[in-house]
Amino acid sequence: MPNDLPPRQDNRQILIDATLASIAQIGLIRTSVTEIIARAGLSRGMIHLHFESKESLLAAAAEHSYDRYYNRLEDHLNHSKTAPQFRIEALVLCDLSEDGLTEDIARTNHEFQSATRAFPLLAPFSDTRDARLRTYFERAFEEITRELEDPDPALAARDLTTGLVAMMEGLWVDFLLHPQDFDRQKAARIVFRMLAGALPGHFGLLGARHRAA
Amino acid sequence: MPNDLPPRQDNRQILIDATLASIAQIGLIRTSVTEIIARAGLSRGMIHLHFESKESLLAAAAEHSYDRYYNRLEDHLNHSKTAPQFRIEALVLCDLSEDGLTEDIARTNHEFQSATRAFPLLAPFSDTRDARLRTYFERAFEEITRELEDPDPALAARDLTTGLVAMMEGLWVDFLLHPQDFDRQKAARIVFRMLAGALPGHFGLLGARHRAA
DNA sequence: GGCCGAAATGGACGCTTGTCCATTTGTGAC
DNA sequence: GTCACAAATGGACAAGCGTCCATTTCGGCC
Repeated sequence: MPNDLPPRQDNRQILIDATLASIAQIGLIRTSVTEIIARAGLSRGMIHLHFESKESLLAAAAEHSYDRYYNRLEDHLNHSKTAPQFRIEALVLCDLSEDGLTEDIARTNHEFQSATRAFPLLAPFSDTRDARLRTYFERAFEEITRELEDPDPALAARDLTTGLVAMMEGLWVDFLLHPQDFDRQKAARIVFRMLAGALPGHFGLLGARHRAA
Repeated sequence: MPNDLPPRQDNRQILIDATLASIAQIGLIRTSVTEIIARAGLSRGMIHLHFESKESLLAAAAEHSYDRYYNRLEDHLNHSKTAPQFRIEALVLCDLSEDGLTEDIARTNHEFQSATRAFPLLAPFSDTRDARLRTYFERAFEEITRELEDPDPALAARDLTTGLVAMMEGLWVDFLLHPQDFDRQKAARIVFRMLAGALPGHFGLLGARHRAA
């Protein structure tokens, strides 16, 4: 009856968005099928029309979240300068930006991490900072450590990657638990303080440095 | 009272232990009252004899977990040397030790963080690395930065605390998501690498240093 | 041995859960 | 206009949920 056409595949995305909103606001435990379809404004049967089960809807929501994270990240990466320290800087700043880190994003990310045990289908998308992100960092760090007189540049690059990824993960948790106290600038300064300590030729307190030696 | 009495308080603890075991193994979402009493080997009514509700049992389990973390931590702290860098070292090593960081502990910690939204009673015990731990670190860092020619020693101490706590939190998540790949020694080395970069006079790659500079 | 009150039991309650399916609605082809 | 089929609906279902409470068990005291 309404002549504004109800597009077919759109309802799939509406369900995914409603699921993410519900998880962010009331948590995965309270996110029932009833809750999701109420938020989506659709009928109960829609979920099993577009998805095999509730779990597969959750997996699609996690995948959407995962893809959005990396799309944003790789977009920042492609617009950064090519020198390794600037690529690292771009990834860090994107990860802490107002677009990249919101309460909803931090919360859904954390919930999906927990839920992997109960919902195995989520596994491929529950670890936001997986090998894909680690590889970006590790390659960039290797380019830097190879030039230095480091006895084992590959090891140094791996350690720096693990430490940096852990710190970023921890800052997300910090933001999640104390969103009102969180300061993005301060968080970035803390990360660069650590990088400046490890690679003083390439990083300062404010971010990446042009080679100054 | 005889010390062998069929102890009122014992079944309370049995319920708490069963709850923690269930959360660690199958996740909070699948941890139902039926599941808990089956693991405890008790009857349904026991939960409401010892606790107001399921949520208050969860809160008691979170509190137990929280207390155990700090008991261990403060025990390590009391047995460490008093110089600030050694107190920091003791806290870090305890946090990453085989006793302090197990899969069960990491998982329950993570689940309680998520569950705060759905179960407000958990809030006081869901943030393991809260102001209490931060204060230990911040005081120690301040003792160090005050002696240095740092323009703002208090700020430096706060930044170092936030960065260190975030990194430890992130390492726990790393351990949780990839327990088979996790190496405690490597994790400690990564933390000390960062501390050595920031405070080279007090830390080396292997841990705290006696004042050498 | 008999009694009392606390400890413990487990069946039953009303609700909500995820899933299913018999219908209805809407669109494009002919 | 009519047909065919996909999209969408929402009521019904059994299973499982957290909670409650009438009943039974049991140790300590007279």
